[in-house]
Amino acid sequence: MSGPTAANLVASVRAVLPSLTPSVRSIARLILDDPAMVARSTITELSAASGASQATIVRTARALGFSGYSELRLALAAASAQTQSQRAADRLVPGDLAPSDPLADVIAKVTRAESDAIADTAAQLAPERLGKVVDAVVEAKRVSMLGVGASGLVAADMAQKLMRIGLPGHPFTDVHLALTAAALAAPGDVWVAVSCTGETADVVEPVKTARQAGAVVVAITNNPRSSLAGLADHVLVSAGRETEFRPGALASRISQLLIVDCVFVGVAQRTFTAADAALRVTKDALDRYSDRRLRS
Amino acid sequence: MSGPTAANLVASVRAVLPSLTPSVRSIARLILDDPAMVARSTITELSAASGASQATIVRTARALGFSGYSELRLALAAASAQTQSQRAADRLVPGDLAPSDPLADVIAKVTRAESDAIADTAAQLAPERLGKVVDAVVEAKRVSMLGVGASGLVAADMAQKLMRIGLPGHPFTDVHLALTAAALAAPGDVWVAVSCTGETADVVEPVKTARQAGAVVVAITNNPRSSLAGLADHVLVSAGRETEFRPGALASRISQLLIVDCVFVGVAQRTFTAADAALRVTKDALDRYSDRRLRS
DNA sequence: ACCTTTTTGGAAGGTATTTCCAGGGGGATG
DNA sequence: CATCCCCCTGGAAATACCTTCCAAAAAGGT
Repeated sequence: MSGPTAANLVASVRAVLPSLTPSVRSIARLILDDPAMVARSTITELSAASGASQATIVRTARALGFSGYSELRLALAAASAQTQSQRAADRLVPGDLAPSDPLADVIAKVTRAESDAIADTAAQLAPERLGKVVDAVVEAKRVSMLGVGASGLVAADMAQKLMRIGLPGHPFTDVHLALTAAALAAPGDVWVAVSCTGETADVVEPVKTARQAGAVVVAITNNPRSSLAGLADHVLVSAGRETEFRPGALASRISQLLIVDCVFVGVAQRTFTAADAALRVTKDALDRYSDRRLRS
Repeated sequence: MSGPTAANLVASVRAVLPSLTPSVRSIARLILDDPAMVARSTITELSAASGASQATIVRTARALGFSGYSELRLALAAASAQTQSQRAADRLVPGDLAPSDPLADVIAKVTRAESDAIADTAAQLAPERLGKVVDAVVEAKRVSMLGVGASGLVAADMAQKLMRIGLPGHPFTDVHLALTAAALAAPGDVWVAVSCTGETADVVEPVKTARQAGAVVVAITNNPRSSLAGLADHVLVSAGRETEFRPGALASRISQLLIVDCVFVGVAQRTFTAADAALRVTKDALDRYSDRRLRS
């Protein structure tokens, strides 16, 4: 039934863009370029304007999570009204980074990209879905994090945070170790896999293994249609727009961290007494360590 | 053709209300009472729900200044989305996290904290100062990153990024290794030290050593008055408000990453040809690796 | 080069919207 | 008080729009 709501529509269109077929993608691009124009068009007009058949347009609407073009059009009208009202507020320069931009522009654009990524991700993050992930982590016997490259740092970050509230887990950044651990997974284990594309073989393979062994799998990825998302029990989607000088990669990592932070806070809440005590204890330990160091 | 726009729709409906015929007015009332519901309904459903004929509904739309029901419905969707977004914005409490907050609030507050942190940091980030850091990194013979705990991940992140554009450096997260390397530092080396408090002994000590050995020191810290900041040649200040349930720690890490990203993009720009080529080469290597993996 | 799978456009079918028309009620006038 | 006129209203036909189905074309693998 009803797909993405107005707030996150543009972001989620961007998210599924890579997984679309060419002609469907061309329609999706049109939607991204000028949502208001599409909202004003009937399917017949849009078909004429884009050169694609009406059937293809209906497929696009379906791919975006709507029941048909009518629904998409309504959502688009809502979305464009919303963004229009926001446009006035921030007329900051959007756009890509050029090699010749002065540093002030670099700061502005990177900031903008990361800020947008956070907003988009938050808009897409359904509390119910987050709740299920929190439940899974809280009830897990063991939690393992998995990610390679830049995503490895996100996995490590989550592991650090969980450790601070007394839920130790291991962050795997190495296929071989991960596969070994995954093979030994048992029901009650949770694996949190981080991959921007959702297709990184070094992440997907251990996840398959862990799943077969009975573990619950949580995916944090930009691509909700990816192999990783398909394998996972719970999927949390991070947003990030690809741009020329690749602040895309920068932004998507920030998105992933936001998700990790939300999961962390959720888990900390659920286990409040224990978590609060653990935070205090760990902080004290660090403070005492610092004192000793400073005195010496 | 197009009648009242989203902004003044409700007001103008109210204005023409007295001049409408009874059955038309009953439809207009429905619109005022629950615009969102009307936006969701087809003319058939609305007719059934209100008891009025479809023709009457079309007349209502005309009376309100639209060309027909379709247009009215679109405008209604837009209008209700706008008011909804306004409600959401108003309800965005800036406060702290309480252990009892529902997950939706957790998301809102964490998002808000991180978003603010990014904005604050960007505002404090002077382009000239950033420029000096970029210069130092570009001209460095070697770049070493240093950070322990959560800041260690930031250091690792920076190292990863620099490596991708062909400027390998080592991220130290261990006092002993760091001290060893720092003792062997030479003029022309750059040390980037990350510490939220700026007082972490495990970071300050190696920095002292590196300085004595002639290295240029860059500090990324929340506290511009800290020991670390005092020791450094260049200080980049990250922002992050401390709040009760400690999303402060979350936010300050995001700030640090923003700074790293800006430095990275700045360096990449300055070494554009080399950096671009390096990014391409590293990406190709990863792609070829993925292909091999997928095929097997 | 052939076969399978996926993607696409065309046309039929169904639903929603619009237009047209006739019935009905209220008020004014003779 | 009766009659006429005008406007309101609902039903049904006509139209436009959206959706579904099927076959052709293209892509990818063997």
